[in-house]
Amino acid sequence: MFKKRKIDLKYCEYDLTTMEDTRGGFLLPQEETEQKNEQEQVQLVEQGLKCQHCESIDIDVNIYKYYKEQVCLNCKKEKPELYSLLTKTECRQDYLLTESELRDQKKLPVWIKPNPHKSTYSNMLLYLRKQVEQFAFNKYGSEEMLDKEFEKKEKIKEERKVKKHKKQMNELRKKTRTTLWNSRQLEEEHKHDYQQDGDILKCSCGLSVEYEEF
Amino acid sequence: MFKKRKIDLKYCEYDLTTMEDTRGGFLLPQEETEQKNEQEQVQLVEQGLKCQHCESIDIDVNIYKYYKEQVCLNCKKEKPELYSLLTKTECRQDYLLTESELRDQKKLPVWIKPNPHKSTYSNMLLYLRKQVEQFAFNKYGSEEMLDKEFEKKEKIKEERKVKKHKKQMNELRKKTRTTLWNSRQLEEEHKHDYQQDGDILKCSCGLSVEYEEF
DNA sequence: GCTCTTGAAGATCAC
DNA sequence: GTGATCTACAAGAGC
Ligand SMILES: [Zn+2]
Ligand SMILES: [Zn+2]
Repeated sequence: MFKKRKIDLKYCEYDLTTMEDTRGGFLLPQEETEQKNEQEQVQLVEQGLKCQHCESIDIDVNIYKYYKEQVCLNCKKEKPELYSLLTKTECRQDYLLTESELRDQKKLPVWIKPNPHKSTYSNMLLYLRKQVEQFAFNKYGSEEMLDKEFEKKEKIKEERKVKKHKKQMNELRKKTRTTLWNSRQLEEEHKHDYQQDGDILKCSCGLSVEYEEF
Repeated sequence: MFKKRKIDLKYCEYDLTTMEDTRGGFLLPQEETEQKNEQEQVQLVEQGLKCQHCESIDIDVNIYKYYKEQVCLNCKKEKPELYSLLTKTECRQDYLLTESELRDQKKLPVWIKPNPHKSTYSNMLLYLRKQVEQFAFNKYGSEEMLDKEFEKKEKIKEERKVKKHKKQMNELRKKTRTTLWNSRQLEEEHKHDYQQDGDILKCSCGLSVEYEEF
């Protein structure tokens, strides 16, 4: 019915560590990054870090660097339900997290990247599904509770649309009615039925005038 | 469970027409009003207005004057589910009408009276239950739909309370945790893990500093 | 009892 | 994809 929390690998970065390239000399910015990643990879191996699922030492540099999760490249690919990345907007929409929860890096680590749509747009904020789910399930009590909330919000959203439509229809009808009413005013004069409200006199026709004490 | 749309005669004005008094001369403000009402009552009789329920000519002056409903004093008392008056606040709470709907006198006639709680407070706005119900039932589709909406809002209100409580508990826990964390900082220095976001460098500890290009 | 202020939440749109 | 802006709505304090 609706695309809810679908696992999507759009923003899982290309696996840089499989690329073959070790030449020195001048490097383009991206190549610099690759080299840096490679260095960090070596460091992680030297630290003796192992994947929490399969004990491989082929730790994913970025997942460890930004989210402090030890997982190998293989397990990362095998378990997108844990290690795929979500944009901030997706976190809001799919996991019903708020702006302030997402803003606080102490609650949820974030990987800040240039916006892929246009480089001049605001940076893209990426979160790790595993951490987002843990946070959201805890916030709503359980996955089932989150699902309930989600469906409820969908309903509300739909109702709002219907309501808005209905209101617009009424506005329109009112306008035509008002036009008719105005033309009738030309024939029979309207008698104002003022009521005092503070310093204002109000008529049911909508007119209100200031009240002067004598 | 909750006091919903209970019929309440708090603001049904005292029945002025049964009071015996016809003396002339100087009148106190309230007595003036009574006399005026009496004159208007006579006028209504002369116009040949009759109660829409029992054909009596003993029309309630104020109900006719402010709400344009022809009803006798007796029927008014007999049918509080139609002719009792509601304050604006009650209309909002019991019939889920909005500020803007209630403000517009063309939608719902209103009788403006001094505030009974304190004369310096804002005027009290009284609406006729019959008209309010018609408007609200129409707005929500039916009385049953309105009831549904009402219960839904009650639930939401309750949930908000729970949520607020839970949040406050979390805030408290966080504070104690932060205090512990801060004391640990005295022992082992925190290494900032800055990420660039626009012209700002942000660390996951919350610190952010401006970025200077070199 | 009413209104004003404040705040969280949804929808839109330019970047 | 994001953040700023606008809107409607709810809760609280003061009048
Ligand atoms: Zn592994
Ligand atoms: Zn009658």
